[in-house]
Amino acid sequence: MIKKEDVLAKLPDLDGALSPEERELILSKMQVRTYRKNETIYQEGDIPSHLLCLVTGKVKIYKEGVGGRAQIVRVADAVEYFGYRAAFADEIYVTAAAAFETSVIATIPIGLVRQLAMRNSQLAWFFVRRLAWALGKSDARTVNLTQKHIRGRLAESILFLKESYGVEDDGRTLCVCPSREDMANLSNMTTSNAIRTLSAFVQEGLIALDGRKIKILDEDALQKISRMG
Amino acid sequence: MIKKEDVLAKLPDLDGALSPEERELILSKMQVRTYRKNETIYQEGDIPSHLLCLVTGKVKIYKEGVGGRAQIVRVADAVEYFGYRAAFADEIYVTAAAAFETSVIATIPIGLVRQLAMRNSQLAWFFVRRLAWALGKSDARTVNLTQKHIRGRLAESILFLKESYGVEDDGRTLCVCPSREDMANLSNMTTSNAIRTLSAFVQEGLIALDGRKIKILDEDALQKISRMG
DNA sequence: CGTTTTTTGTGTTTTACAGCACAAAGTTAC
DNA sequence: GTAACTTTGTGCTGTAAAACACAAAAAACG
Repeated sequence: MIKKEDVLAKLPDLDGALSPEERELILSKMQVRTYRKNETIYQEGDIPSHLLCLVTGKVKIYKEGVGGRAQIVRVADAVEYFGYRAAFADEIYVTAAAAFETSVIATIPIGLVRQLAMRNSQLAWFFVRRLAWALGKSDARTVNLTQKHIRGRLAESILFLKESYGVEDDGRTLCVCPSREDMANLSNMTTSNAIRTLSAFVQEGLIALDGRKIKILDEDALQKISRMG
Repeated sequence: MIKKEDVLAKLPDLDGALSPEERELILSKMQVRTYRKNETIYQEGDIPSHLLCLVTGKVKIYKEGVGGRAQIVRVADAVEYFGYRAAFADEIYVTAAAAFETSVIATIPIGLVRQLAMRNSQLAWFFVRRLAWALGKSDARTVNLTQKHIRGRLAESILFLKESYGVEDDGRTLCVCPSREDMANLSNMTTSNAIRTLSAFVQEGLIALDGRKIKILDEDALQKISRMG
């Protein structure tokens, strides 16, 4: 059983924005839940009710597009807040979220967060910074996904996963093990093409594959392919 | 000559966040400049130094992609703040901005804005809401541009321009007159294909063209094409 | 344990769209 | 007014990547 106190200890301190009383208040309202691999956390159209904090695990945020094809627009790594964008914009969720792997998530009523942020400018500024950062990434992603060719997009996704989730002790194997379909949904291509292009990268000695494990062998070359499109 | 006082009167009041003293301070530091049609306002790589407020005119925010092809990621209409994302994320600009048409822009040193926002939670919250809204739009845009077919993307751009800039008194003619290249850069396609597909829409009675003026004749059909991809 | 379902992998076909070439119309410059 | 340049418009060709089809391997399940 996960204790809420243990979770709170792990929470990023929101730039030290919270007073002891505010921390106490949040703790009293916080709930914790575990999601299994591939379990949905929220769906497009849901009404956002909580600020979510990924305590352990990995999460993908995606959008269903034309013909049921999903596009992963963002990912979250522990320990990180997510799921607040829609609430702050007074919208329903326009994305969905699911667990890449077993994940523990703490939830805080979004109304409480909004209340605190309206009075605590440091807290509000924490979200300004995070949103501004995410918007820049999203803009870059739009152009990368639309203008690069298939090899460039896949190379970019591999580097994106390295940047987002890091690598194991060997310094080259990605910490995350996405299915081929996940790779396709990251890279805006069909699963067949993700498989094919991954194979091509193996042939060319850029990466090594062991099931879903991806080991980066020639990062410079991947960077180059990603840049060239 | 444009008087600063006249401009300040027009500024959106940032959700009424500013005290009289804060308004006064901003006024004293504010500068006003006019940009001609297609003039660059800031470029990718520039260091953001000011919060920009579009007082009159229309602005496109875009990103140069592979092979010099530009993608318009956002637009601004009067009266609206823009150009703050990079500064708030502590980044250099990753986009560029240019005037669609002659535009008057007020500038406020971004350091001052940040200073005020760090203390004034209402001001910070104003930016939280705007950034959250923009991020949702950007995510939606990513999927629309990547997954829809060429007709769907162009239909969407036409509707996007209507939503962003509105229509003239006839209720159907777009207020903005983008070049064919602009239409292509909005819709992620080549200029040739933008021209071709616009012609097709005219043939099908969906729109009417008069030079760069676009009149929407069958909005429902455009919506349908946009949705279907 | 064998059966069913999902995921991975590969070959083939089809097509949407970029890329090019070039003409006409419109705009700017001198 | 005419020359130079830009924007718009159209046809043709090539190709990147989707769509489809199916086999093999792996995982889930009763």
